[in-house]
Amino acid sequence: MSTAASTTPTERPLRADARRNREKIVSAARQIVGEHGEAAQIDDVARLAGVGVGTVYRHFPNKEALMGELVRMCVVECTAIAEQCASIEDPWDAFAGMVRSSCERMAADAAMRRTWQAADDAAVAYAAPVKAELHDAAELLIRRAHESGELRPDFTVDDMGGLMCGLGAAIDAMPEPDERWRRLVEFALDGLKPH
Amino acid sequence: MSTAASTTPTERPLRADARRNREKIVSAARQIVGEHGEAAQIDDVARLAGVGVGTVYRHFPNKEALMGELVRMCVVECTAIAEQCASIEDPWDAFAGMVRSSCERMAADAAMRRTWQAADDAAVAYAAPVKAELHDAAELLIRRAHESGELRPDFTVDDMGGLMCGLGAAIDAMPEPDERWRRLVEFALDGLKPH
Amino acid sequence: MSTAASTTPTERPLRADARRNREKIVSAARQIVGEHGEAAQIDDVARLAGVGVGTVYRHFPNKEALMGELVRMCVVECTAIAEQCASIEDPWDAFAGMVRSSCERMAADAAMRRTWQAADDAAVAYAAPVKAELHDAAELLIRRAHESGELRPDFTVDDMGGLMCGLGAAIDAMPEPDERWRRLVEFALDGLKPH
Amino acid sequence: MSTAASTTPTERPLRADARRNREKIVSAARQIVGEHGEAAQIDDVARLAGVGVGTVYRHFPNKEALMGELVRMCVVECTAIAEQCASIEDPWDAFAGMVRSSCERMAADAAMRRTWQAADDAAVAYAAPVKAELHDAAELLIRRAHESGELRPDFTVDDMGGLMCGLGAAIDAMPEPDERWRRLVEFALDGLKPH
DNA sequence: TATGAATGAGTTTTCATTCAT
DNA sequence: TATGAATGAAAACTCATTCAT
Repeated sequence: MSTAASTTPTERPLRADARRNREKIVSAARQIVGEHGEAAQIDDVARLAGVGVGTVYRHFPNKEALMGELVRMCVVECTAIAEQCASIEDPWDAFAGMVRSSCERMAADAAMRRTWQAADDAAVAYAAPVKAELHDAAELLIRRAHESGELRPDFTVDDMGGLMCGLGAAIDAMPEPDERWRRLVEFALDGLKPH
Repeated sequence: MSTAASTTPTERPLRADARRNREKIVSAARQIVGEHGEAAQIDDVARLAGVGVGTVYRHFPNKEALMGELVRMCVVECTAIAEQCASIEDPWDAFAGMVRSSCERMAADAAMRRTWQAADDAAVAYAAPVKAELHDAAELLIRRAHESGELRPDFTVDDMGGLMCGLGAAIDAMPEPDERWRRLVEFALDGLKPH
Repeated sequence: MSTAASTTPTERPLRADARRNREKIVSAARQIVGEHGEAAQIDDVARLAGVGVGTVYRHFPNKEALMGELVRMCVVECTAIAEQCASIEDPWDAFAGMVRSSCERMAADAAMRRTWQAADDAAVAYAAPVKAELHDAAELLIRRAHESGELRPDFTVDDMGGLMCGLGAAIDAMPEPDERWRRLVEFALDGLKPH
Repeated sequence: MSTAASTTPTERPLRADARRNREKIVSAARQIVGEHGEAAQIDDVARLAGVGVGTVYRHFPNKEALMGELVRMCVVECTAIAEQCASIEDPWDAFAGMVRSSCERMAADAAMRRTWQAADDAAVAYAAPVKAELHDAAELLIRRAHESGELRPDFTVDDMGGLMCGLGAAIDAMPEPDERWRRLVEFALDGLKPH
């Protein structure tokens, strides 16, 4: 149980107010990206965060870096979901739980769905380190589900990206009510069982 | 019952060279959108089409209208696919054929996947009329598949948009080889069978 | 006596109005740089030229390119001066005439003095081709003056850049009246005679 | 008639650490201006000095004042050079020594050459008091050289600024090797002898 | 007091759209 | 009519200066 800050160990700790600002900026960016996708503007992020543009640029050297941080956070959240689901006893329930909870998050948070589209290669590269963790966490659940025979053996970790992107886009395209996208997720899960 | 121009009834027929220009523009736009998505620029479209920007604006009042035309063409192509598949005897094969062929098109043509993302509401609205036709064509296949008991009864035409968007995004996210996204499409189809 | 446009042979001829605008832009830039040196702003150039900023950027991809064009023009003007002086009979008078006329130009036109300071490496590189011509023209005059024994043999073409930069800076630093910098130029020329 | 602090009479003596900071800042500024000229940034100066920006602003009310201080130091150094040369017996050697040593300093220290360009009117005005001293020191050497008949009588103190600016710019423009600018300086000195 | 985070006016640059040729 | 030059509002980014810690 290390003391703290295991997420970004290389940076020296920011002053309390600076950290608060950084959080406000990221949070504002999530909202703006959720609303406007790629068309998100730094000025809007700054205004919503209640800081000057310069402050945004003090924390992130350019737009890409800010987008990259959003991608990183999405990946981190997904990883957390996967790790939580690892504690579920039944292997299939654990795997399905990861998929369902991730979709739940994407449905609740437009930024979670749209960040991927808004992010270009540089932004994605920025998140590469944490992606490895997500990969491992997902792989664990997938292996267990494979071993219990409840997940088709020809579905691999490398298919997870496509699956989640697809579900995200589907959710984004589904008009209300919730009930509809939930149904689609279940169809997808059914398709991942053997046979 | 005039035969001609049922798709765009308000326009009088264009002169041959004007039609050729229009086609060059649309074709160029597909390529540019396929490459750059939302970031596609009118100047690039004009250059690739070999015409001046002014000519683009002669055919389309603004960028949205051009994007809308791309959306319309995608919808028209999907409709054509659905109508071709209507001639397939087996109800499930007909439905699955529509899904598979559409995915094939999306895999082969980046514009087909990305147009939806690049298009805003106005562009989508522009394609509303032809969407009705696609809706009908798809509904027919879905009804037949329902009646033959090979498609889950709780999958409806209204789910088709989400399904295809999802598959498009998944294909876009899947790195090579082709074999991978094809597998994912089969998983999805499996999930649409009863049980 | 070739038809025209011998200065920029690679570019296809611009439309008459476009060329006029280009000239207005360059001319405005000279004035602005003459007044503000490195602090010159594109907006000011556009305003003075009576065109929109976009027009400036249509003719020059960025600020450096515009500065580079100014450098190029300065070099071209100097070359013209050198070539005119080549027709002067007396070798020393020809060389001294080049120096005097160039200084006259620098005194009359602040842009001529300040462009060099405002230009960074990229801008200077842009003018490299025409520099070669200036080098040759100056070399000719210097050789003749060497041969006639009126120019110290240890002054070479490679010293010309330093000499003219120095004289430009001196002129820039000399307060009125003209008579003063003229005297300094004569001192410098005296220093270039043997002994 | 207090002896101390005749250079900056209005300031009360700084605490030792404050003076050290001030010196670190000025020294850093010289280096940064030497490298970047007008484009020098306060943040870079602060970083190089190892202090916060706020500390820079505690010592200098704004950028101009800092630049002014650099100008002042240049002038002070030149004055010191002139005063040292006053002890040289031969009048011409004294005058030429001042020019040569000043050029040596400019060649060795980019800040010494570039400060003038980077400084605007306000910065120059800041150094006005010490300029008077330099004027006097130079005038003395010039008068002696005039009287001995070794310096052209039409070269006056008021030409010194132009001369040194010119030589500084020339040195700045001369590529290696040293030998080259030294030669140019000798040419200039030759030009200042009678006839 | 020293620090460096925050500020925001001011720059450069882009690009959909208009309009003279 | 087709062209592509011109437009300028809008976006990204900078940096001297202020101010909370």
